[in-house]
Amino acid sequence: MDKEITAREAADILSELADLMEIKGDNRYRIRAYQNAARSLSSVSEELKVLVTEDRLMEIKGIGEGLSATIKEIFSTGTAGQLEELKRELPAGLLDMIEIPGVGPKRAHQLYYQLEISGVEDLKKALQEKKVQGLEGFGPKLAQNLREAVARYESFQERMKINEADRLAEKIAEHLEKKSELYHKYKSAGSLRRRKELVKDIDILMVPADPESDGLEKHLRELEGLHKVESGGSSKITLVLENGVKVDFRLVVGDEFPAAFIYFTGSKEHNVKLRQLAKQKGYFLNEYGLFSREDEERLELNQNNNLPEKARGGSASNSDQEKYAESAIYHFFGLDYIEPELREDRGEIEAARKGELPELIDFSNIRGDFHLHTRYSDGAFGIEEMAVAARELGYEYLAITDHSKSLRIASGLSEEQLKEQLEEIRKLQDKISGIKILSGIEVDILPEGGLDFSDEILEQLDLVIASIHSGFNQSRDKITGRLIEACHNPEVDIIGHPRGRLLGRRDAYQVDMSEVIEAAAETGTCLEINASPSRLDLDDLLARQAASRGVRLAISTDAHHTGELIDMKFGVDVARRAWLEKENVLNALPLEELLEFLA
DNA sequence: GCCGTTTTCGGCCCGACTGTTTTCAGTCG
Repeated sequence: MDKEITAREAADILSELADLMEIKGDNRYRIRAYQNAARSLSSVSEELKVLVTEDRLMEIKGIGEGLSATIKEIFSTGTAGQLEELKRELPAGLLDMIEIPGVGPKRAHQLYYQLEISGVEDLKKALQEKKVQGLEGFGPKLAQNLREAVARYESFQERMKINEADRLAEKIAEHLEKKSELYHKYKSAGSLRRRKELVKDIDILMVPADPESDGLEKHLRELEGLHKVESGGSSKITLVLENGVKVDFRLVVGDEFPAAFIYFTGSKEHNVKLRQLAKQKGYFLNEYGLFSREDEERLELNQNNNLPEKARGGSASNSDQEKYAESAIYHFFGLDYIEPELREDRGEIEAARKGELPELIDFSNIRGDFHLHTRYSDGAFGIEEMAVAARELGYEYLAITDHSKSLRIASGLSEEQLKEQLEEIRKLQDKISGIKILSGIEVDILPEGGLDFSDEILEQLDLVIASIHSGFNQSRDKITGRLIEACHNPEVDIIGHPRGRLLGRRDAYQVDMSEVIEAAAETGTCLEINASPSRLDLDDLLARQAASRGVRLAISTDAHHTGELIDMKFGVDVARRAWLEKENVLNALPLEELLEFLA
C-alpha cells in the first residue's frame, strides 16, 4: 500500500500542466484536451491502478494515445516529464498569479518575461512602484484594478461555505424585496444553485421591470456591505462586497429567461457540452435562446408539451415552472431534464440522452438523523429536546451518538455514563411518541487501531458510528488501516466523517479512500456524508464512487444543537451532487427496514 | 491532443465587458 496516485490526483496534475501550458502559450486546443482529460479522470469511479494495469485509460472520453501515456507516467513516477520541464521554465508563483481576477495566462506570461514578475508578491511590489503601467496593453486603469484585485486576493482567498453563501443570498434577496417594483423576477443561479460545497461568488439572474432604467443599479448601490460597483452594463452588473465576495447580476427579458437560467447556472463545462450539441444539430445556443445557424431565427419552444417523464415529477428545489422552462431546451436536444446539482459534465448529458439519470434523493425522503450529540458529551441540549426537534422535522427516528471516553476534549462518555444514557433513552421512549430514539455512540477509532469501547459494550447499542478524532498526522497506510479495521468490526454500522476534513480550516488526513470504500463494500459498512457545512465529508465525488461500489451512505448532521438538525439539507445537496437515489441512503429507509438492517 | 449519425483531417462554444486601442485583445463566466 505504498503512496499510490489516485485518479483525482492524476487529474490535478493534468490540470496544473494545462495551466502552465497556457502561460507558456501552447496551442489552446491542446490545452483544452488536457483540461478535458483532467475532468473526465476526476470523476471516474474505477481505481486508477486498475485502469492503468488493464490498459483501459483510452476507454475514457477525452483520453487518447498521448494522454494515456502521460497518465501512465504520472501513475508510475508521480509526475510527468512535461510538467517538470515546464516547472523548471516557469516559476510556480505564476500559478497563484493567474488566480487574481484580471490576470490570465497572457498577462502572466507578459509580466514574467518582461518584468520578471514571478508571483503575487512581485506583482504587488511592481504595482506599487508603478512599473507595470509601461507594458503594452497595461494602462493606469488596469494597474489600479490589479492593485485592488491583489489586495482582495490577500484578504480573501477562501471560498464561502455553502451556508454562508445561502445567508448572503438571503440578505441580497431582502434588499431586493424592498423595491420589488424594479423587477419581474429574480433567481440565484451559478454554483449556489448547483449546491457546491464552496461558493466563490453569488450569481443572480433577473428580469428587470424596465431594462432602460438605472433604478436597479441605484438601488444596489445602497446594499449594506457593498464595497463598490465593479462594472455595470445593460445586461450585467457586478458588485464587490466589503468581504471580497463578488455578486454578479445578469439582466434578461422574460422569454430569454429559460436559456439564460441554464447559461447562468452552469457549470461552464456543462454549457459547453450543450452548445456542442446545438451546433451538431445546426443551431447555436447562447444566454438569449436557441437559434438556427441558417437564418439566426430564434426557436420558440413550447414549454409545456412533450416533457420527458422525469421533468414532471415534483422537487423541493425547483418550482415546476422553472423546470418546464429549462426542460423545453433539454428536451429539444433529446435529453431528460437535468437537475442543477448534476450539471458538472460528469456524464449527466450522456445519461440524460439514454433516459438513465438517477431519481435524485430529496430532503422529503429523509426519515431520520443518525449522528448527533447531547449534553452527555459536548452537545448543548438534552436527549428529549433533540428528539422533539427531530420529530418536528418529520423524522421517524434519530440516533443519539455522543462521543466515547478517549475524546476528553469533548467530554466523551465512560462505560458507566453510557449505561445511564441507555437507561434515560428507555424511559424517554415510553414518554415520547411519534419518534423512535435509537441508542448509539460515536466511538473513537484509537490512534493505534481498534475502538474505544469493547464489542460487549457496543453490541448493547442500536447503532455504532466509528470515527477518527486523533492521530491525524499518521501515515496514509496507518490511517487507511485503522479505517479498514473499523469496517471489519461487525459492531460498526457507519464510518463517521471518513476523511476528517474541516473546510477552510483543516485538510483531510492522508487516506486511501478507494481501499476504505472497498472494505466498506465488502463488509456492508455504511459511510457517512457528514452534513455539517464545515465538513461535508464524504464529498460528492467520493460518495458517488462509494455508491457505485454498492456502499450505502448515511447522511447525518453531527448536530450539537437542535438548530443544527436542519443542516441535513446540506448533506442532501452533497448526496444529490453524488447522483444518489433514496435506495443508496440508509436514513431514507423506513424504521422497520432500518431496524432489520441494523440487526 | 482528441475525435467522427458529415469527417482519419480539420475542426474544436459563445458572448459581455473593460481598457486599451483606433478595431481589438484579454479576461471572465
